[in-house]
Amino acid sequence: MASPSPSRSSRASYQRLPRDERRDQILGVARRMFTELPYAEVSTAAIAREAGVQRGLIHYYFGTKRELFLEVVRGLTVDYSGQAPPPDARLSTAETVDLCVRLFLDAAEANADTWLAALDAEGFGQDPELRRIVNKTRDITVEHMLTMLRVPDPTDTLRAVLRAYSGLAEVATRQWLQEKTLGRAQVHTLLAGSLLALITDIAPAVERT
Amino acid sequence: MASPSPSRSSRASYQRLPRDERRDQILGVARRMFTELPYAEVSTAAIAREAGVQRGLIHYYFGTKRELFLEVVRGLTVDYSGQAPPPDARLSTAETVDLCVRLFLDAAEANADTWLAALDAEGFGQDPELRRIVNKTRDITVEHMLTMLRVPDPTDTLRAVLRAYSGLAEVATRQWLQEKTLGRAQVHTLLAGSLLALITDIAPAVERT
DNA sequence: CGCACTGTTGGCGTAGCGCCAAGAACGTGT
DNA sequence: ACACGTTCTTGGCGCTACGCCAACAGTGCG
Repeated sequence: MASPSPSRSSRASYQRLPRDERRDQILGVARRMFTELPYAEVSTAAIAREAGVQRGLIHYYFGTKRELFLEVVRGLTVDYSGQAPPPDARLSTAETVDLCVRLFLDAAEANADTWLAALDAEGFGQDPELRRIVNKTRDITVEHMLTMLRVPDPTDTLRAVLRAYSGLAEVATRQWLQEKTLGRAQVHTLLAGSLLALITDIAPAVERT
Repeated sequence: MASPSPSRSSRASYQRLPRDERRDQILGVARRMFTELPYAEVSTAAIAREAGVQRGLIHYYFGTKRELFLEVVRGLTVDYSGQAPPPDARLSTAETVDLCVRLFLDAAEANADTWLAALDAEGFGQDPELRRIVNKTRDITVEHMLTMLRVPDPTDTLRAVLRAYSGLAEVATRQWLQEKTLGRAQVHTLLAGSLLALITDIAPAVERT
């Protein structure tokens, strides 16, 4: 929209940017569009138009539309697993669970749009690469929980149980942020209660099975 | 693959079928292909080829490729919510929960492919129609559970909690059928224990929140 | 036996993506 | 200052796939 601003003499026919800068710019536009519309309804032409570049440039940076999309998803799924609070040995299990849930909900609330978009990207057909990304993210969350809860020697079974729990957490969060059928406090009660029951009672029972 | 079998005199250039028959045939082929490959990698041409018809016929019956896909998803998501066993007043809550989980797992195991495909179809971008279908299916499952458990007057909050539970069930089932990190008995313990805890303790607590 | 009805074909128009060669801005050495 | 090589950017070609539609063919009815 802005004029080319040719502060120098010759009027440049296009503006040349350093590699990372242009890349990030395109990625930002793509991110916004992919979180607003379904994959098929976002054309590379539209992305290029909004970014003010030619379509071919997208291929130059990302190869294919799908790879661009995957890059966007990768960006979406790393945000809310970054800051790990230090585990506190003085807290009881119930208190730790409560803290864990609060942090989780804080993160979800802070960037609700991104959160929901990331969940929606999940299950895009049978795409193995996409599944890998989502699983990896879920595993990071699980490890995160294990650390906070100071579980001595987590078994693979416990990890699987917690992965299932993350499924509960995702749908519950959606009930809150999207469907509005639950309030934040209610989701908190639900998630904290479930997690506590899982860790203290159910997971041990599953281990014994 | 079979020869046109022109039992009558004139060799027919194509075989004409009654509306529903042809429709179901195409739907069957589409169903198989969509459960094997991601949406974008299934072309209408491929579906038509495998069904032994011209591509245009698909449009005649279903309008667009997306509508065909949605029709397939609708078909996938009604199967395992059909047969509702009669609620038995003599069973305790724990026993009923156990039965409920067993039936669920039976259904999932019986058609594992279909089940997983249905879950994968979920979250296909932001498609509102697809989201509606999935939500509706989930709601049917929830009502199903409510009936079996003979809950007197289910509140919307309880429904939301059970919807979240279905998220847990989905991921847990996938841990069993797909990732193989849990056995059937373990998933059973997990789902039964969680559902019981949710109904007896957690859901009431959420109601009070 | 002709006639309307509808399942079915085959092809046209178009949109979108992958790719590539030429061109333009920029840094560098001379 | 000027040529040169590098890297970013453009513009367009080719192909695939989808939506659409007019014509055709099989089928039942009067």
